[in-house]
Parts: sequence; structure tokens; C-alpha cells
Amino acid sequence: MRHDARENAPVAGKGSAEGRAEGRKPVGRPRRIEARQIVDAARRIIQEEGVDAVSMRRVAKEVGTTPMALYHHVRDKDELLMLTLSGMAATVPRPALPDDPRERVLATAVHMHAVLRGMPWVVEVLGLGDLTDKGALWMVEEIIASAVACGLTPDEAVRAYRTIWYCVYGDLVFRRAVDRRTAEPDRKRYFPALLSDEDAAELPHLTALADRWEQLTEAYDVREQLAAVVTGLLSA
Amino acid sequence: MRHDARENAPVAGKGSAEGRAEGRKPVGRPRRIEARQIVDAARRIIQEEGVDAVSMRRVAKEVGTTPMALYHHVRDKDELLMLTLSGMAATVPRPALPDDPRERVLATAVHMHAVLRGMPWVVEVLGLGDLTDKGALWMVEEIIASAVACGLTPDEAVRAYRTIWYCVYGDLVFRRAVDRRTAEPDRKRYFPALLSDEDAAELPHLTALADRWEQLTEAYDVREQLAAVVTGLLSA
DNA sequence: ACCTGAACACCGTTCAAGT
DNA sequence: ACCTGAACACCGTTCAAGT
Repeated sequence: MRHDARENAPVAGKGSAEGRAEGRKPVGRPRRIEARQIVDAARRIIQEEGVDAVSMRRVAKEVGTTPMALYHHVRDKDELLMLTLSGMAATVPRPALPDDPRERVLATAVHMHAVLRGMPWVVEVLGLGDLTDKGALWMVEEIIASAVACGLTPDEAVRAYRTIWYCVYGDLVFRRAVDRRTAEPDRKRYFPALLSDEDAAELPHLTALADRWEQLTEAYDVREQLAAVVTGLLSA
Repeated sequence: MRHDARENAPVAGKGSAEGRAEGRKPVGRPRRIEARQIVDAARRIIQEEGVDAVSMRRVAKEVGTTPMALYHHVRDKDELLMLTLSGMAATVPRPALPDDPRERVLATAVHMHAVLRGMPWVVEVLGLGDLTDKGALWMVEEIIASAVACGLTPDEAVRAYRTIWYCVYGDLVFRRAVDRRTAEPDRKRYFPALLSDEDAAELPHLTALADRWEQLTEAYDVREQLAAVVTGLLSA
């Protein structure tokens, strides 16, 4: 007797290289759960309760199996987390971009940042380091193509892309850290509270800026900074 | 009877704002463990076995107490992890820097990167977002001061510092991701393996570069990229 | 081929009680 | 003031067995 599959329509299997094509007669025990259900459940948990709420046991309960059944569809928890990224780019409309290639680089980078700003959990998972969402690749292509249109070689353009990505990513990571700290205002703060009067001689600028440090952090404008970075990268 | 303190010399307490000064007569039960022992144990575990090997229970066992005793010295595990950073900068000699302020910005950034490259675990903990090591502040000061010497206002210099830090940090994070992947060669790779022949029209540059992508990743030279970024930031 | 159950070796943190 | 013990509510993953 088949377990209730709810609104999950039967899907095509987890990949084209799987040998589960039409004509094949299935052997062995029939599948009860699909990789997609697992990934969808994990994504739902992350969106509602954060990355830390995802556990193999919890996901299993959500799709109605045992924890160990998941290991037939994903290698381990990290792989499951990376797979939750797939399809996320498609949820955001693709913006109109300016004609000037330098402006296109900048606009795409700013768009990337804005989109990810609205999906904080994606940032956490991206740190695992692999792209699993095909729908996001147009942004990488766009930045590289526009950089080439500005006169960089493809190799230089790839390097420029990486640097731009680091600026986008860094802002997201440390903004998240700030958000977390303001969510827990009683947590001990170390910098710039760390500075004492004796440091004024050694660290004059930091001492002078200490009181305004948080304010400056909030005032950091990624677009402005990315503009400067792009200028530097394209003038090489 | 006092518990064996081994080579841990008696230390001054966890901070100046603690009211544990000389003249004070201690009240209540005497301390058995010091915050420093806890942090040192945590750091040792991280260095030998990685951040994931640290647990409150493990640290407690290492210093010879119960897990709960730790909570009298640190707020929670995150705070303990952040405290492991303190003192790390002092283990590295301070380099000689060039005279030209633009070169000083660049050299300091490259130094930051090189030092952290040798302490991969520090990068993981830094993502928690707070600086707890006074010994590292000279680099922040140096970059800001040199940027000011190049004509930026202090506020602009702080923004420039952040941007530079993002480039350094991004490289470290994604290099770690690559290292992890090469340590597990049987793990499924998603990009650029994700690309199929139909994508060639939509993603021409990525398709053309796919075969060389890993090679390009390895060839990424932070110094070169930071030089371009610094150029952009200082020409604003 | 896919799934289950039991087990292994762990977690962070709260609470009430002790010295 | 500082530490302990017991408990709560969990973890990821391996292994051997079942259908």
C-alpha cells in the first residue's frame, strides 16, 4: 500500500544521468519518497525556523519516513543543505539592466546583493561553497560578459567576478552578524568596547571613531562601494 | 583542597571591570577554574581537531569540571568560540611596511590575508562577527590611517577598510570550501558540472570556461585583486 | 532497490540543589 | 560565588536486517 504523497506530483527522478527512463522496468522495492520531497521539506523548515532547525531526523519526520531513508537520496546533511538552494533564483524576477557594460556589471552585482539580502539563510548555505542553482548562473554570466565587453580577457573577467562576489558576500555575512547581535542586546560586545584610554596613542583613528563605529557600519552602502571596486577592476 | 592547576599560572581574572582587585576579600566559594583555562582548552581542541570538535562537554572534561561550570565564565558556546581568537594576532610578528600610504594599505591587507590563511579555524569563528583580539587592531588602524593619508575622510576610510576586509574574508571562506571539496573527492560537484549543452546559448562564457573553472579558481591571486580594489577605493 | 529499527556516541542548556 | 548532578530534548551516522 502506497504512502500518502499529498500534493507532491510524481517527479522525474533526481537527474538525467539516473537511468530511470520511460522504457526501463523498475527492479527491487518501489520508491516511497523522492529526493524532491526531502529537499522541499528541508527548505520549508529553513525558511520558517532557520538553518539550525534542520536535522535529518526532523526532515524525515516531515516527509513521513525514518532518518535513514534520507541517506538513499542525499549523501549527508551538507549535500541536503546545498540542494535547498536549487530553484531559489527562479522565485525572483530578472531585472532590466542598463546598456552600458560597466553599469551592467554594477547593476547585476547590486541585484545579486539585494536578492540575497532577502534570503538570509541562503547566505549561510552558500558558505558551503558550491552553486546548485542553475537559475542563478545568468548573473555570473552577465558580470563576466559585461566585463569582457569592457575590455577584460575572459580570465580577468572571472577574477573580477570573484572579487565582486566577495564584496557582496562579505556584506551579507557581516550584516547578518550585526542583525544577530542587535537581536540579543544583552550579549557582550567586544569591539570597539575593547578599546581603553591607553590605546589612544597606538590606535588614534579607531579611538576617535569608536563612538560612531556602529553607526558607520549601518551607513555602509554596498552600491557605492561596489561602484568603486568595479572602477578599480575595470581600469586594470 | 585546591584542584591541580598544572602549568596555568594564576591569572588576573577575566577583565579589568570585574571588581576582583587586590584589596578585595573574596566572598563565597573560591574559584576552581579560570575563564582563561576554559578558553585555552577550547583553542587547543580547535587547533588540533577543528571547530566542530569543540563542545561544552568536551572542554569541561579537558579542564576537569562539569559542563555547567563553564556557564559561570562564558555566556554560551558562541561566546567561548569568539574568545578563542584573543591573543592569536600576537603569535605573528608584525611586518615592516612600505612608506607610500597606498602601498601600506595594500601590504597590510595582504598581510592580514596571509596570516589568516595559516589559521583556517579563525576564519570560521570570525563569521560570528565580533573582534575579540586587541592585538589585531593595529591592522585596522593601519589601513584606515593610510587611507586617510591618501586623502580619504575618516568615514570613507572606514568604508574602504570594510570593503578590503570583505575581499580578504571572501577569499578565505571560498578557499576553505575548495580545500574541503578536494579533501573529499567523491563528493558530488554541482558547478560547473551543472551545465548542459543546451545552456551554451544562454551562458556562452560559462560554457566556454567550464573546463578551466577550477584552474581559474586556483589561479585567483588576492594580492593582484586587492591592488585593483584599492585603486578603485582610493580614486573616489 | 529501497526502507526500517536499533544502536553508538554524542550534543547545548535549564533547573534545583549543594558548599 | 561558584560548582555539581540529573534531566530535557535533542543530534548525525553506521550497521544488519527486512521487503
